[in-house]
Amino acid sequence: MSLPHAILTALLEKPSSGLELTRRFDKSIGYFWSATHQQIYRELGRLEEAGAIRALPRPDQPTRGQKKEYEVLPAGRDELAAWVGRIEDPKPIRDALLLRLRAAGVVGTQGLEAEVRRHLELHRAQLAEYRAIEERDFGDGRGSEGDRLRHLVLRAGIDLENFWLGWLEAARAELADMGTGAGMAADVRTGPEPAP
Amino acid sequence: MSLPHAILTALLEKPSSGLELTRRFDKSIGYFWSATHQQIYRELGRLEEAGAIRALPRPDQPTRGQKKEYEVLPAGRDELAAWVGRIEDPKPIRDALLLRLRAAGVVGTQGLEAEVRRHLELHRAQLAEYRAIEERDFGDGRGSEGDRLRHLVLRAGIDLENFWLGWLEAARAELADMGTGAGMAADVRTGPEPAP
DNA sequence: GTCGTCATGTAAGTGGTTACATGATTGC
DNA sequence: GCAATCATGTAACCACTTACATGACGAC
Repeated sequence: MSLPHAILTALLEKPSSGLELTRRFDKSIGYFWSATHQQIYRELGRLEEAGAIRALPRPDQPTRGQKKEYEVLPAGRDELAAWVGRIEDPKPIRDALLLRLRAAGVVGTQGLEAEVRRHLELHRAQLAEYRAIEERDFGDGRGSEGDRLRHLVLRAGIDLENFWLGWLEAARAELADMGTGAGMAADVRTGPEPAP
Repeated sequence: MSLPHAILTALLEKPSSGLELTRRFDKSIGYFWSATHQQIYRELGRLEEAGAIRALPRPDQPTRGQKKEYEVLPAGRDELAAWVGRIEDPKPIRDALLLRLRAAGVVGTQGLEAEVRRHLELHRAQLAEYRAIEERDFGDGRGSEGDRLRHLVLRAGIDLENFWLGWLEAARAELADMGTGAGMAADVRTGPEPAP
């Protein structure tokens, strides 16, 4: 139940049309809550239905192909403010790469080291992107309260990428060590054991 | 498309029935890929259909209420081994708490500090649980290749919890600072600005 | 016999993803 | 005119969640 709140936040920061929202979700907010334009249009419809937002009045009547700007109504702002302090447990981790490491413990590490190296590169790039944003938007001293909170969120992204870089590097080293070491063959067989 | 692979991994580690799998998913594998029993039964059906696993033959015919053990077939093992090295990009972060921080930058931080403290406690507890498992399962020197990989995965869990503890502590401090400082009221209004 | 527990399953709803459809506007 | 682009939308599908149904079995 977070997408509507993400949209409300984005619309409060700046009233926008669906496509503009989609583009803004490709950066900033989308870095930690991504959404496609289909999701966004669907959700905009629901929010309007619920009276949380409204389309800015426009002289023309056709709907398709015509730009439609939305703004947040008081009810939407209240709902968002209430959500900020609501009790909601963190979701457990859900990461396919960790699962693959675990699977590799049973069926062998074939191809995993290359994939780990690839992820290392991707995370390095993401970290660089975050750092560039930090430089650009928060380079000088602290700004408004909103700025400080947004910076805090960006720091989470940066720290997370740093965590991944550290861990992936350790994983890479361990996999490399296994590749050259002994005792691997026993884990890599794919069929039933042949008679000795 | 990771749940079937999680199940294959679990079944290779030890052939089990649906409920046993569900219980095992509440620990170990479930720590980074959780699943309910409904998901697991459905997926077991699909995997059997696809010829990746089979139910161990049993003398009786009724299906409902009767325990049914599954084991992995060569096709399933091959698929899992191929998946381990497959190219698959990491999913971007999706975290509601970060979103709430961002929203707080627009509608005010009411109730957020308490929620951050609550999350701190939850992550502390999770970290303690991971550390206990590490002590119990990997306390002495390195074991088999599988053990080393499983330990690596557990380390990711531990490091992640440590990241959260550090970041949440910083967030808590920042929020506390805002609560006592000046310049907050301007961000907390919920209606249109009153005339001065 | 019925109550609690183990065990497997069905059904409905929600959120996210992928593919495609269609209208408006601008440049040429 | 027509191609490219902007913009909004529909449809189908899949994964996950929540609630409920039902059969088997042992304790009492």
